Amino acid sequence: MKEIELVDESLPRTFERYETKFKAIADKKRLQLMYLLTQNGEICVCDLVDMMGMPQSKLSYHLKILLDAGLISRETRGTWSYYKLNQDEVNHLLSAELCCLFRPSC
Amino acid sequence: MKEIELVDESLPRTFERYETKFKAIADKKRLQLMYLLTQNGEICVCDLVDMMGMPQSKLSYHLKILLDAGLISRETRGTWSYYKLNQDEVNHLLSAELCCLFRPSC
DNA sequence: TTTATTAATCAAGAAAAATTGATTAACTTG
DNA sequence: CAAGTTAATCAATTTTTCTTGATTAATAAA
Repeated sequence: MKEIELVDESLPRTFERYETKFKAIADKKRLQLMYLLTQNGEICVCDLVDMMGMPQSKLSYHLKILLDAGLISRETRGTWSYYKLNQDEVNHLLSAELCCLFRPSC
Repeated sequence: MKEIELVDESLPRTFERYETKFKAIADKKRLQLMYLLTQNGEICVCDLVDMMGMPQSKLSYHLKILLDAGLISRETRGTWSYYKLNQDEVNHLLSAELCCLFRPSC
């Protein structure tokens, strides 16, 4: 027999899911990264190192956090890794006003 | 390799401002707090202690983070402190879908 | 006044997240 | 094949955030 899932039981899970996503964007460097991906479309790590002015290992660390939260996605071609913003995910998370900051057309 | 992309001079400030706000909501306990304030309107700290099941000093710490980020507001009456959600701020920050989670009518 | 209550703040320690340089693995080129 | 490039991962340290119990200030009640 399947129990009806109570609201109280699912909410903590919902909060945990959003905690991860908000933690990912709760950093000015990562917000800047997302902005660069918005403005430039797909960017490879080698270019992001120069654009962000940070060491490669540090950049990889921050990209991983955004990637794990589902806010960006990666595509590897040869030895290069290209990252791009996950627009849908951003739209589901942020206000229209804020989404605009992460949308090339605005 | 592309040229180094310069970031607009006002953007870093924008990112810092949002960093504070997102850090505030990037915690499941604080999300739960916001949810309780949504559902119950104004709540005093003494009641929140029981509702959240956490020690008073810990609760005050988390309330302060939300307060400093402008996501909630406080009104003191006598020895009691009453907190409520800052609906406008939430609306400017989160998606309609997420705002709904923090709106009693949804 | 004295005592009790409420809630903010403090200080110390614990836990989590960020930074750094080095290493590794995968792929490309000579 | 060897040498060079790209980017992820690792390990050690630093920094930040969280937790805890105690203290404090303000108000209320006896």
